[in-house]
Amino acid sequence: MRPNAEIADLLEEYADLLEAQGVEYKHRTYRRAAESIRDSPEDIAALAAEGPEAVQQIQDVGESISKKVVEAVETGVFEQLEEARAEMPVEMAALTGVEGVGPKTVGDLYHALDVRDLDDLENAAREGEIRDVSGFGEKTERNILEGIEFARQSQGRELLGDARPVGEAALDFFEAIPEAGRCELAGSLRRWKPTIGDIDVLVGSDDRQAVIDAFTDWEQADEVIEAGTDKAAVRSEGQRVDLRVVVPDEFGSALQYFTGSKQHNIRLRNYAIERDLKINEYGVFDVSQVEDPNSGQRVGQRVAGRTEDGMYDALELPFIEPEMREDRGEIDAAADGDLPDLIAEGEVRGDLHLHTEWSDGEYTIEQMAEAAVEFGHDYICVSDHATGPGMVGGVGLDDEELREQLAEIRDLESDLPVTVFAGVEANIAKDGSISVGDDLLADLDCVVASPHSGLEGDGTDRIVAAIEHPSVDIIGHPSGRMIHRRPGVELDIDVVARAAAENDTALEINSNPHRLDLWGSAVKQVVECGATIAIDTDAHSPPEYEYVRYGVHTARRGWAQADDVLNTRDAEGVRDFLH
DNA sequence: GCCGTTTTCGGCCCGACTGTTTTCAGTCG
Repeated sequence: MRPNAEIADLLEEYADLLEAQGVEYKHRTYRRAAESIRDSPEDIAALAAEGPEAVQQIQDVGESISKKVVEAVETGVFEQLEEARAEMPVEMAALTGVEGVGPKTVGDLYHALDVRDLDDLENAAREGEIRDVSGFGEKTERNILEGIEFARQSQGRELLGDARPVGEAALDFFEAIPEAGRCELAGSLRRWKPTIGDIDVLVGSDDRQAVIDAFTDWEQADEVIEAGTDKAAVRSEGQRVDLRVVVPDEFGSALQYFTGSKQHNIRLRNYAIERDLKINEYGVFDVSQVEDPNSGQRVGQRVAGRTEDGMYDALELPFIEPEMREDRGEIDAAADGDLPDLIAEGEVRGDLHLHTEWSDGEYTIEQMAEAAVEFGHDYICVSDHATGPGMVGGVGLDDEELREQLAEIRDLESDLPVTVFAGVEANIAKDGSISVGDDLLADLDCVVASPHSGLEGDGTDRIVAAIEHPSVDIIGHPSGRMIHRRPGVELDIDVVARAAAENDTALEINSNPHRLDLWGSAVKQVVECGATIAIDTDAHSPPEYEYVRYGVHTARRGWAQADDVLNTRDAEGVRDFLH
């Protein structure tokens, strides 16, 4: 975890404990300070090393909190937090992770029933003790029990690949409702973040009640969490789907607002204020003639709100694609007319990383080739695993078997419906060496090299060594991360990207939803260094070709244009690139 | 506890929703 996040977590825990003890106001300050530190580009450990005054540069951090931050950086905790923990020894993060349970509830249940952790909470609910606590009832007790179960199994965020299909099913459902006007996904799902907190759907309608009513009857809704006049939430396939219904006139502003990110919207709001405009979920308002722009949500002359395009237009900005709204300079780029023309779904013409039954795939070379044609690809690269570090259970092919496979591909070539490059996915050992003989590598059309084991610590030198190998064309899943399972090796992306640019080696965006490796911010650095990206699926079966869209949108999160991506070229263009 | 002034103390984002407490507190986004 980034040191900023660790410090922010401590301050938030302290804020929760203060609030649980009924302390007013102070906890809000700690929470604001925690957010500022979490979002600050400054390294909090470096600031702390300079002393409390340096830490106070950060918004909402004053004399008192800055001292606690310095102490926390040096010792891992601060005194007042330890005292608060001693006074109320509860597992705050775990308990507040349960839906509907906040700091006050934790405090109440600790005092009344000595609830300290999730097990205590579950027991108290099962024994029917919670309903007897003042302010609680049977309904709350039941909700807590259900919340515990969900918190335990889901650990928070869902994979993009799991959330997207549910979100799209919800979208299809709303589009078929006569009372529903425009429907869009919003939030991190619309920005295609690798993990999603909950699924946000926005609908514009003049008959909001009809849309809400239809939603709570949605056949894919397993449970209705809440339902009011403007919004509702259900659980579908274990995921929370949040619906918000707005009048058609405010659809564009609501869509802009609920798409986020929060940081993008904050920057956009300030950009508006500088121009005597006010932007919020209800529209863009000209407040140049208004004495107090903060006197209400809809004060001033409304100049936009019906469409999202119009929102940006009112600020004299071109439309900014949702994937770019992460406060990584997109508003400045838009103002300067420097927005990239992002790569689009459908521009990827082939897949350069996939597996067949020769290694751990389930289908033959012919079957994968035929499925590729059906999918719309012009070419594929058969890149079965080579034996070597990380390939257990005899999955990988040795050099002799790879020679056999190469011969078979050459043999089949003329009968196959697409261009098939003969390749391999070789392993990059801890010292950066490649697990396949150099002469064989030189004979293959396309060499993908990937890390599969020893995925700890800094991997920069290891990956750079592989990039510099004369036969390596693509670095597959460069970090080796698996989302929710392991972080992968640490990489200095700038160093890796510069080496890749110098050696004409492509860096992969592995489109598998469990990987998405590289990811948006890394892709942006790679593109800025002038290196080439390859968007591959690592498919082990035909349906996995579909993953490519997750790769394309990840590339868009990294501001990549079609020219930056190797496999937007035709087969001959790819062949020219390969070593 | 921090901020921003009204410059040394008053105010702190807010609207929607739920469940329970008949008038509101806690949670969430």
